Amino acid sequence: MASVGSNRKVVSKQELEAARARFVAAWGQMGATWGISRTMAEIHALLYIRGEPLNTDEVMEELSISRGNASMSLRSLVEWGIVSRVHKRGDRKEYFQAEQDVWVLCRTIIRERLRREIHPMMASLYEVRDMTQGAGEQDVTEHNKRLDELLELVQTLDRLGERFVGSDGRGLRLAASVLSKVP
Amino acid sequence: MASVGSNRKVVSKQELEAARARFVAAWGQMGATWGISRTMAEIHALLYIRGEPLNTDEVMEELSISRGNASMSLRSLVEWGIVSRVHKRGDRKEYFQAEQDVWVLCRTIIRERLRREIHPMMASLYEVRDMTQGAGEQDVTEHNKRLDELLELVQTLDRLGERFVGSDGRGLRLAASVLSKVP
DNA sequence: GTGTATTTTCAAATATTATTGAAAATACCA
DNA sequence: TGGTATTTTCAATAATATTTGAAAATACAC
Repeated sequence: MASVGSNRKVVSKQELEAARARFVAAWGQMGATWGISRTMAEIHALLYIRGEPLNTDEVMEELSISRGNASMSLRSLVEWGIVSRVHKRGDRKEYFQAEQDVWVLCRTIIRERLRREIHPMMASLYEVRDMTQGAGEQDVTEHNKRLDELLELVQTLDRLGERFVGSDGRGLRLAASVLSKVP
Repeated sequence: MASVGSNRKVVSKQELEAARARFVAAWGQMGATWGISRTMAEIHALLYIRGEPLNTDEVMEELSISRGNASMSLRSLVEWGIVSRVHKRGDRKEYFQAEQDVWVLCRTIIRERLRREIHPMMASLYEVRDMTQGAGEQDVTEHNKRLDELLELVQTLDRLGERFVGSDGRGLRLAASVLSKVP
């Protein structure tokens, strides 16, 4: 048999760069269709795939974006909790690194979307329901039924999300167990 | 005890209208933060909460939107599979009605998002992975590891979605069973 | 404190997306 | 077939979201 280690593919710096760029583009595209700005998703992708902390200038350079844009987008990512600031001793610049555990990333995103979007929407739906609750007219009764069914769906999804997000790594085990049953 | 049926709240036509309008606004708002246009979500909300088929003119009137906008948005909703065209005999106008089963609605949305957004993105990620696979350099190996972990996450979510969407009403039972365990 | 590096802010510019409205196309009837 | 109702299309417009760039603010060293 030939030696095992010798026929490994060689990937040049340029090729690695190209792969990174394609990944950044794909992830940015995806973010754009899910309600976050393309740039934010691209910055996140860049920080994730590079693995190491980058400073604002490096992000600006890599993605050809302005300082203001980089600053605001990085702040947003930090507020979402999926990027954190890190300091390097001997360097006055601020560095940013992306969460490297993809399950933590996923849980964080779900937790934030529940908190920012789902819960306020549920509050609105409850308010709407209160506007007509208890009335006996035929059309109002049917209206209420439709609202209640939607609310029940949203509640279930919310509880699923909370369950998934729930502390420790149970979210992962949960998903795995769900997938293992009757495959 | 007082009679049970007599103290029902009375809800006027105006109040029902107001509740509908608030629902439409809330649902439209929600859609906007999840990557579908506000108008599309509002039309869907209107059709859902009204429960009965409406024609283009009624939709235009209720939401104060142009004929072109109504036409295109309704077409999109039909393409998504959450609104269907219905014909009323003796009426040349075309009517539209929203899916009334919220679980069918939910499954349809998930199915479409998997098909339109997640699967193409997964294809891109596989392509990116192929660009550097098998290389032995330290930085490339780490890059590949990050990509693979992300791919594994996306695959799991995809399988969860497919499972949820899977024919018959198992999605519902699945969610309920997940929630019933260790509450 | 001063001076310099770095970050943040935000009004203005740009790019993107959504909407209109009217012409063209289509559907239907007699 | 012609005539009318209805729907669709799409270039032009409007509305929205994003991005820039430079001034202001902040942080830090000395």
